[in-house]
Amino acid sequence: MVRQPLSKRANKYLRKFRKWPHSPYKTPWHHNFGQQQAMQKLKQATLEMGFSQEPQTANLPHPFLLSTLIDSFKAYSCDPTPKAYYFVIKTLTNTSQLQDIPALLDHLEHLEKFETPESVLVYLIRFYGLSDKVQDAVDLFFRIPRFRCTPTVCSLNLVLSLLCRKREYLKMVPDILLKSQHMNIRIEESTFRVLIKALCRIKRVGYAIKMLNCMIEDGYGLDETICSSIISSLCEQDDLTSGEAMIIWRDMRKVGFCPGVRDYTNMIRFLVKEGKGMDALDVLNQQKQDGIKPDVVHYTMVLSGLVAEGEYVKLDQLFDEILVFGVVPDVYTYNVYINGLCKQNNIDEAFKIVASMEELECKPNVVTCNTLLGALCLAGDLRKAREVMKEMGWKGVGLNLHSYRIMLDGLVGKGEIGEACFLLEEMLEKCLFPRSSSFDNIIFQMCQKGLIAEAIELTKKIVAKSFVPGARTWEALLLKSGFKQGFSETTVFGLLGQN
DNA sequence: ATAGGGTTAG
Repeated sequence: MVRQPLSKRANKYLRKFRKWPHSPYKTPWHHNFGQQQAMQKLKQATLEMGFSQEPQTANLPHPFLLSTLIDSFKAYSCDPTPKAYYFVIKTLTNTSQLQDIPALLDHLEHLEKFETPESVLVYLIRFYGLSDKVQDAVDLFFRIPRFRCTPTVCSLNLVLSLLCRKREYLKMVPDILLKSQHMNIRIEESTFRVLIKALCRIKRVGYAIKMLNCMIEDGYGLDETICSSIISSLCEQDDLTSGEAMIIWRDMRKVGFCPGVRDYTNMIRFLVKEGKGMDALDVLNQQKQDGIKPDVVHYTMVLSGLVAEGEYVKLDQLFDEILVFGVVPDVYTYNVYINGLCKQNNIDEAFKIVASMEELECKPNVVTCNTLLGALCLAGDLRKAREVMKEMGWKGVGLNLHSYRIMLDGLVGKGEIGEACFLLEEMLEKCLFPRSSSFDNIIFQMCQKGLIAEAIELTKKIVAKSFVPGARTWEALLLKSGFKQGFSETTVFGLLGQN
């Protein structure tokens, strides 16, 4: 590992690299010296008492650190510094000695004279908020002025962001905003940013958008990161429809939002997921106009959206465009396109694409094969489907659950019960279960053919694997076995008993 | 600078 030179890593607030020396005129040097000595004493005493700065190491009860603080400073006859309080507060929080904090705060409030730095209180507010003591955090926020400290937007933003972490606290936000006005805290753009991002995080996009509009009305400049947050959460929620999302997208662009790649990706993904392939295509075209070159992923998503909408002409155009623009399609892209061809029942063309994939050294995968298998089974071409399955074997494309289910349904659909049972055995060995409707279908067909004993055997086997057959299985078994005396009670109810 | 983002299945 290459280390950076110390000077580059250095924090300029560390004494060694401090830009400005402590101002000598405020405190006489000896007073300052005394305070430093007292601080040393405090730190030393803290260590000796077994406090450690490492969190969660102290579990013994400790003497009250506040007295140590006071004693240390008394010994050098000087006043405790804010720094000393900060040190004690940090020690207490790091060692989970929270019970001592209220007394310390009371002392700080009533017996000290100095202006408490906001950062000290901010530290404690954040600590409370993050350790699920939100009410304590809020109380401390309101109490800030009593520590002779003028709260700024920093504290406000912190409290707001803490409240926004959980829905249950969200209702406190308006009250805090109102009261903060009485505390003379000026709301800033950053406050809006905190609130909007928090709303986005908890997927209240509607409110986030309203707030964005307020910001715009109040004359704040458009913040791109806020827009991006809104777009991103817009795309994750399901309260707003894709139509509403499109309107919001358009309005944002109207007021000058320039989406980035991420925004385009999110938007396209959302539209495709909502079945709006043509809208996704629109957005893709905007992206090109904005000079952001779509990559394979963008194209692949839009292609799949077009397949879903059955827009095959657009599909072909876009697939051609990919090649023209020099974007290299990958398995995902080909799979989507092949799926499109299969949906059009153009299986021959699909196989041609597979062949060209192999020429281009883009190896077909399970998804490719499953797509072909599905199309072949649907077309009733079991011969070819079997071939594809065999090929998967030698090409090292492992069959997955879906491959088996597709093939099983293909066989059952064609009434190939013997072969279906054979495949089912193979599945059960691998602990891959059929869809229950497929199993029901097999049993139903077996019963139709009078293979009742076999049907019961198979049901037993699958029930033993704690698979629950559907109603149709039981119905088929009961109806058929009812013809043979005693079968229904002894066998079928026996099966039921196993579960 | 890099990874991850995207595909099939009634």
